[in-house]
Amino acid sequence: MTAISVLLVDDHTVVRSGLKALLGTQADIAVVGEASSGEEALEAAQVHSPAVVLMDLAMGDGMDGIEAIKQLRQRNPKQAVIVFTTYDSDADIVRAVDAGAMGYLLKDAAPEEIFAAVRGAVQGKSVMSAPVASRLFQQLRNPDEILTPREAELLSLLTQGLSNRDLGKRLFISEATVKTHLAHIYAKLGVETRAAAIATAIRREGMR
Amino acid sequence: MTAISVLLVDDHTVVRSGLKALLGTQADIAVVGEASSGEEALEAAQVHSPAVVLMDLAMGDGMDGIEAIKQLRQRNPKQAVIVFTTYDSDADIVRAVDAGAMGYLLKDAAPEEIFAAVRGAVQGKSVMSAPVASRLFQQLRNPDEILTPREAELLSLLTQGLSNRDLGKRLFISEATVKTHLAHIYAKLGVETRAAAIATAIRREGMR
DNA sequence: TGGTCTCTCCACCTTTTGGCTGATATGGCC
DNA sequence: GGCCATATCAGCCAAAAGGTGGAGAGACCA
Repeated sequence: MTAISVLLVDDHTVVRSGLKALLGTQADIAVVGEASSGEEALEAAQVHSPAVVLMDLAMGDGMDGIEAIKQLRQRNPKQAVIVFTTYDSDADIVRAVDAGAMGYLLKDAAPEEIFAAVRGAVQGKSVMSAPVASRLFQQLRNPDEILTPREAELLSLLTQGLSNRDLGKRLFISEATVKTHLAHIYAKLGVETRAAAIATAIRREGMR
Repeated sequence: MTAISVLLVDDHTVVRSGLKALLGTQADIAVVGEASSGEEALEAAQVHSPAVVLMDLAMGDGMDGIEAIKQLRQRNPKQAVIVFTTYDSDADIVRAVDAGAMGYLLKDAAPEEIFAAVRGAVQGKSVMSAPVASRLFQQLRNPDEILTPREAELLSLLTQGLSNRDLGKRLFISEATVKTHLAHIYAKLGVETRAAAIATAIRREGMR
């Protein structure tokens, strides 16, 4: 049996090193490459053709994790991408799943959880950390509060402090559309102002 | 020469594993113990008497990093504590230094930086990541950016998502005064809108 | 005593945001 | 084909926020 080939993508050397050490203890898993940015990840995926990509969502400058997932999935749909990140932000989860992620692990996951996720991913199984799963579950019960991918994207930018005009420019849509999305977001979050939305989003969603 | 004994404190198994792997490559550094919480850290420090403690500030439930640093320093002032965390929040830096931390590293630090910090710490040298240092330096040079008590109070309420009217009611001042304070706050934070001020405040000051 | 800081307040004006009622296009689903 | 969710856009109006340029009172300090 061939070992499952894994590509690690994280801008923290320490985390890559830790994953390599942990995964190295498993005979059926082999780390074949590392990358510290979205761009590097795409290159490394070309070179190594890993079966599984373990990727952090937050990566300093340049391409973010979501975009990297999209492009990876586009180039090679057979490759399974597992998100491995610090926060269980609602928005990130939705966007990551939308982009094609097979699993969603938090960095405080136990080693066994990580192994299980990697093994599951190659079999098409979706594995996620308990807090992430319960969050999704809770959302399923309150469908009215689920943000669409686009809304989540907008909310994420909103928490950067952008104005409606800037949001429009950034997303290539008109200011009118921005306002429409915002109105929907406010309703779903149960707030009335942009300030409250930002406060709620950052505290509740773990956005930073 | 005896190797420098190090205790790792982080609630993420992956990070501990990574640090152990990286530090293990250095002949003069030896990891003598691990802990995943503040409480465990105190126990482990008693047992192993490490020369250096590498500690994350954010640790799930229970005692937080700052409190753990204080107690460690109190019990054994010779022990050097280096903060190893993800965020360079102004508030955290000040509090950590205040609690007696010898160094402040970010998790995206290069391995060499980590080694240097550990070696420096036992010699009484204080080492911090470049972004952290520049932040502290900037604050020292620009006392103009320090908020007055009243402004800080207002900013704190602002991050709750209140409107100007609500802020006025809450603080028993007119809306005009609220606007004056806000203008000053924006200038000091270097932002132009309330949205950006909220985002900056929550992220930078650790207000949550 | 004079200067500086802080906190308070006002008026006027522009820009931004939010609330409302629409509309069109697309794609998935039954 | 019809239904629904999503994403896009418009116009109008009221409310909120922001910019400018003041000003007075009290505290503190040199």
